[in-house]
Amino acid sequence: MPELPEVETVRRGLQPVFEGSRIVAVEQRRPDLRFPFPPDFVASLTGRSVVSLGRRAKYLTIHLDRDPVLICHLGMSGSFRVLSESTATIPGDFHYERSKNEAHDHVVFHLQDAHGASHRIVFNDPRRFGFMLFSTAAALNEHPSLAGLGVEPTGNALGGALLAELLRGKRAPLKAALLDQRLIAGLGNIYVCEALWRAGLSPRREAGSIVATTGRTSVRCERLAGAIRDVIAEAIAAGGSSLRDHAQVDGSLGYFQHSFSVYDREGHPCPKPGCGGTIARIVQSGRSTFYCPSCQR
DNA sequence: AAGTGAACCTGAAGGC
DNA sequence: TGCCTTCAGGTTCACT
Repeated sequence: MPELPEVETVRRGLQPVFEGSRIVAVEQRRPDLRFPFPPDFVASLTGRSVVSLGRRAKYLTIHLDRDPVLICHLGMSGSFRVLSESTATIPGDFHYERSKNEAHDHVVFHLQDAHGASHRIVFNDPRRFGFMLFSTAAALNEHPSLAGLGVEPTGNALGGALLAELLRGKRAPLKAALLDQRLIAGLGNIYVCEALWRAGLSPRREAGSIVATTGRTSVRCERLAGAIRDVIAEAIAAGGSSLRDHAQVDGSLGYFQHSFSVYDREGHPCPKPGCGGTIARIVQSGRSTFYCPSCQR
């Protein structure tokens, strides 16, 4: 499910509930997800207070009043939802979103906030590609999951010059290079397809071919860097994309999926004014790519 | 060494 | 209805 905008949406949804709350209990309902839980998972979290929630690429980081830091990844189908006692009709009865299969509720955090109100945060993940691991605060950036991640596509860090540097000499298809988390961290299948369409660049093109050979910054790199920043910022503002099931933590849906130009739109007309092309689906490194063969060169 | 494909796992959707 | 195949927002590992 989740690329950077969805994970950021989750972070913003969980933040007001987690921050300043104490973890009074943790239910860990199975020994593993994609990886085994840390052996001291429950004991290390119980009784701790949550100081802040962070995000790096598609990883959520939960910072406590002392080590460890909890690193969470949602995989393809992971989601969090918040159940607050205050929204229940009966005290002690937590409002429960029953549309999801409870068999895949793998972790439940029981929280008490600064006002004494109780909350539960439930992690659900049918495919179990997600995971939760520990790090220390001091070595967080050297944790195997986070070390080696590339630049965030948010803010102004990613510009044409940096993108050119990252892609120079790369023989892989442009699509594959943009999915490489060591170069740009947080893009996934949807937003790569959308950014390439916005930039008018073919996903099949050799990545290094958009880098100017002379010293001048490539106009294609500038255009692509801008398209990436724009699509990510717009998607975050829209609360992410909700496909099959992905929801915000209160169960509501993001709405960026309504803004897709190419993703999952095979056979539809290209939305670029005057283009007249038809969106095609091809497979690159085992994954669907959607693009317009007419205006993406 | 960079690049490609399979593996991990479950559920939804479509064809017959 | 059921059975089969294909596909899904990601990462990692094994291979060329």
